[in-house]
Order: sequence, then C-alpha cells, then structure tokens
Amino acid sequence: MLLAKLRTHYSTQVNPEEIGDEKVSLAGWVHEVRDLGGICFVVLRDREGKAQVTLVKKKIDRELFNFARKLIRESIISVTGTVKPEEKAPNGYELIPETIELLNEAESPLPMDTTGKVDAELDTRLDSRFMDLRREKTHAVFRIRHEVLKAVRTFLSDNGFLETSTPKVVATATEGGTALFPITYFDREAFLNQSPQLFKQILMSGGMDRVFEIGPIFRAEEHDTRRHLNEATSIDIEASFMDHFDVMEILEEMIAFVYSEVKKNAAKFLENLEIELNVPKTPFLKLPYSEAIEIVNANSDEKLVWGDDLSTLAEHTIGEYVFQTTGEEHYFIIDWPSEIKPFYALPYENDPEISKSFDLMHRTMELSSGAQRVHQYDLLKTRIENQGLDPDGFEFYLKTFRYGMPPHAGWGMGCERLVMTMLGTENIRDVVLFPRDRKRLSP
RNA sequence: GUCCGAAUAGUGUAGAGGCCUAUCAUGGAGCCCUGUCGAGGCUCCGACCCGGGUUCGAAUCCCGGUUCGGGCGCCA
Repeated sequence: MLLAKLRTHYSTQVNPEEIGDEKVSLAGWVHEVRDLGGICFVVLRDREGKAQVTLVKKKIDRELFNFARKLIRESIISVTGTVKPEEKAPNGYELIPETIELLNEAESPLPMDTTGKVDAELDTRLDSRFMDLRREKTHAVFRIRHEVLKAVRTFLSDNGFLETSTPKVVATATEGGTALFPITYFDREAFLNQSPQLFKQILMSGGMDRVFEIGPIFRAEEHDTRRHLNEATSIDIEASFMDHFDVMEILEEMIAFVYSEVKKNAAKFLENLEIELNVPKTPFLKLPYSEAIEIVNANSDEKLVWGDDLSTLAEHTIGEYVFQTTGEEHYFIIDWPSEIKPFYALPYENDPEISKSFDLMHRTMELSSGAQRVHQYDLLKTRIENQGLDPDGFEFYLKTFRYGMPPHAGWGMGCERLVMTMLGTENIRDVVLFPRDRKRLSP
C-alpha cells in the first residue's frame, strides 16, 4: 500500500518483530491521553485501529513529556519513534516517541463523545457526522457497506454483467407512481431520476445483454419512517434472454454471496457491532401473492382481498410466518396482480391478471422488486396508457422496442435496506453517511 | 399527511407544584500519582427549547410555537 512521509504504517501494520530498531511514523487522532504522573500514555487512533504511545518521564525529554500530556483529544498528530513489544497495548506493541508533531489541534469541548463511553442520539450524531464516523461502531457500519458493494460488483461482474451509469437528470417520470424532485435544467423543467429502469431496458435493445448499475435514486415522497430515504442507493440489474425466475436466481445467489463475503472479509467489524451473521440458504422460498394474502387473513386482523397491495402490517405478518415455518429471513412473493405492478411488468400470457413479477422480502421489509419486462411495443404502449400516462413522454424509451428488443428481466434493490437488514439496524439513516430525508438537507 | 411521545450542562441522563442555589455519568480546567488500557483520587466549571397562562410558588400543570423521535399512510 502507498503511504506517505507523515505516516509509514497504519497502527495495525506494525509488527515489532519485523520492524526491529527501524523507526516508524504513525499519524492520526489523539484518542485519549492518560497521564499517570511519572508515565503518560497517548492513544493514537487511525482508520485501522489504535496504537499506544508511551512516555516515561525519567527516560524521555522533559519538554516532549509535558507536550504529550497536554495534547487535546481528537487533535491530529504524527508520531515518529521506535517500537517495543508490549502485550498489554493494542496490537501488541507500544511506540516510544522521538518526535510528536502536532499537525492540527482540535477545539474543545467536542460535539460528542468518540470513545463509546457516552451515547449520542442519531440526530446529534448526524449533525456531527464527521465526528460520529470516528466512533468504532459507526466506522464498522461503513466498512461493512464497502464490503457489500465490493461483493455485489464481484458477483455481478463474474456473472457477465457490465457496470453502467445512466442519467440522474431526466425529462420524464419512470413509473408515474412516485413523486419526483423537479429541477431547472437551463430553461427547461427536468427531474431527478427515481430509478434507472427505463435506461437499463434501453441498454437491452442496445445489445449490452447484461448490465448493472449502483447509483443514487431520488424520491420526493414525504414519508416519515425508519426505512425510507429521499436519496437512496439502488443496485439494479437488467438481463436479456432471461425470465423472472432467472433473475430471481441471480438475486438470491448474490445475497448469499454478499453475506458470506462480509462474514469473511469484515469479521472484525461484525464483531465491533456484536453481530453474528447467518448466510441465508438458497434457493429462497417463492410464495405466490395469492398465498401471501391468505397468510395475512389467517394470521392477523387484517382482511385482504385479491388485488390489494400489502400494508406494512401485512408484510410483518407474512415475514414472521415465513420465519417461523422455514427459519429463513429472505423469501420472494411472486405472481403479483398485474394491476398493482408498473407498466413494464410482463403479464402471463395465459393469465394476464397476474404478472411475471416478484418482490424480494426480508422478514422486516421489502428489499427488492423485479420482473420479466414487457418487450412487445404494442402491449407496452397500451399498458402505459392504461396507467394514465402519456406515451409521448416515453417516446425515447418506446422507440427502442420497435427495432429489435430481446425479452429481458431485471430487478432493483435498495442498497441501504440490504445493509440495514444484514446488520439489524433500527434506522436506515444509520447506514447512510449523509442521509437525505424529509427533514434533513444538511450536512 | 395523520396519530402518539419527547425536549434539562458539549454529550447522555435524574426529576411527578415548595426537597432545585437541579442528580449522576462523561467532558473541560487544575492538582496528586511510573504500567494505564472506560485508569484512580481530590477541587472547580458547565443546563431546565421559545412565548404566553394557572399558582403565593412552575424544570414539573395548561395553551400556542419550534425542533426531534416513533406508529400508520404514501413509497422501494
């Protein structure tokens, strides 16, 4: 790894036996200063961990000793010195400093505690997210998120998917259902995209065959829950010559792969969060919509009729039922009524009341939805009209269905929800660096 | 949007009309201390969201506002 002059090693890279008498430089934050009188410990924290800098009054320059014991917490320092094995110190060594350079002093008092001694509320933490990120538990969440995205990229790339980027500034709504953020695009009205749906389908006509995208989506819904964001990260795929069962298999195998990769590569961070991760077993249960509403009617006070969408309570009822009967947290609900799915979901030819669509559910919430898509121009145009949308606004999309559009299928999944359900996080904002919700626009 | 709840030092909290000159922890300032690792000991510092009202008396009760949290809705 490339490191610079101010820092020759991360705190976790120092092995006293290998280093010998060689000088090392560590750089980071003053995590704590423990002044015992004749001996003083400065705990330096960097991204990877902590290191103990030990100063014995009698053995060290008096000026350096007094300087060290007066360091203000969370200031930035670079320490150069020699390494001594010490079982009691973090990572099995302590650093005997020759120089301590104060690169930037922190103000005091701090806006919140970084050591884990005193809790802070989520709102306080988000107001000072930079400082919250210095806490071990918060850092762990984003290291795991990194592993999740890395595993997604690896899995999809290895299965022939090409990573793409599509516009976030668009002229038309994707599905009509959700509210959009309007913006000014020079002298025209435009919107922030709610989903890459139309563009990834266009890429199927373009012969890209299998694509994925990991990118932001924007929804202007004024929702106020622990599981919604107005700016979220969507993991989307689209694949030609596949049906909904094919892409469900990709999805379930990907989830299992992501879990096992996180378990393998982020063990330390799972431990920080006190999480024992269970890799879900594949294939996942595929529960037809019609059976799902029967489960709701039999196991709760809610009475649903065929054609109703599932309420939050209904999702919980089904999630608990599936978990109690199978022991698994992930399952699909398949064969949804065509009417409550978007225009691009393909109805069954022999039973057009239901569509080749699915939702991937976690015990606690919906994670993903997908379908085999309508690839026939006439049917697609009719379905757009039937949903009260104007086909003229979709011409850039519809056009691609007239000149050789293969049958295709795909899904989109909320990245935050994947991380959230994996970690059992109570609030989705916990797994976003700088969440955008109904109330928060800064930082 | 709607219903419920909350707001006390930098942070997290105790508090049920007079016990509040407001508790505890953490933190900050200072002193003591040579093996700490959530170090320990002593001293000090620092707060009742805003505006009205009830009352002899309000952190506490009432009304309005603001902000935050949660359920539902909308949505993924």
